[in-house]
Amino acid sequence: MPVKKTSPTKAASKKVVTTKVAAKKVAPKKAAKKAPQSLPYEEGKWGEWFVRDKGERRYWLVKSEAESFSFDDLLASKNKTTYWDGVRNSAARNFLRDGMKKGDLAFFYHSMADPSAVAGICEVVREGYPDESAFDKSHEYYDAESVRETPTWFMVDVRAVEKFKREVTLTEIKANPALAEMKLLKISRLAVVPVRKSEWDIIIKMSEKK
DNA sequence: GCCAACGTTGGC
DNA sequence: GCCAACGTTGGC
Repeated sequence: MPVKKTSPTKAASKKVVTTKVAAKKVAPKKAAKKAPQSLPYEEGKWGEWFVRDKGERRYWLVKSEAESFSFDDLLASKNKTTYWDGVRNSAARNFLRDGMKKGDLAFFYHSMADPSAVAGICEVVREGYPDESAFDKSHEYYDAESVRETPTWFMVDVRAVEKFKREVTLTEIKANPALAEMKLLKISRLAVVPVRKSEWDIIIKMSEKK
């Protein structure tokens, strides 16, 4: 499910909403069919990660196999922006669809790499919208279950903000007791996981340290 | 609705 | 290649 840029699906949208008006809240969809699980989420499970104060910025970590799509590839993309398609896990989907908001920041993590590590920072520039690759029969990520009226899979657009001077490896993260509760470590197989502000700050510091 | 079997991710 | 930690599926 790591993002693999193999398809000519629509390039990242460069549309920038300039209006100051708060983004429209996702309208409660009438149960036309059966939309995938959505807000509100269960307390104690993932629920807390979807709640935020007004104007609060939240933090995430998104994974990509370095071989398929690295942070350098993101930097080389048009507007340093790409769409994060191909996620086919419901928990990760929920973060993409309902959790990540414009202006949120995310670590760009190289998985299945040597070493696996956080490579840089990106920003959410477009909030969750249907993952086109799921509708495309010829696409590697095609999913017959996902239909346009009630899409199963979603993606966001992210733009590169900064490449770390120094990667922060998974080994280092594991070695830091202050990071022991990171979702990255707790649930390794999720392609998108939330990050606490305190964890974010620590990793930023680690990336600056020689 | 329960739960065992199976599939997937990703670290090691 | 192995294993842990899930999510999904399907029999009942």
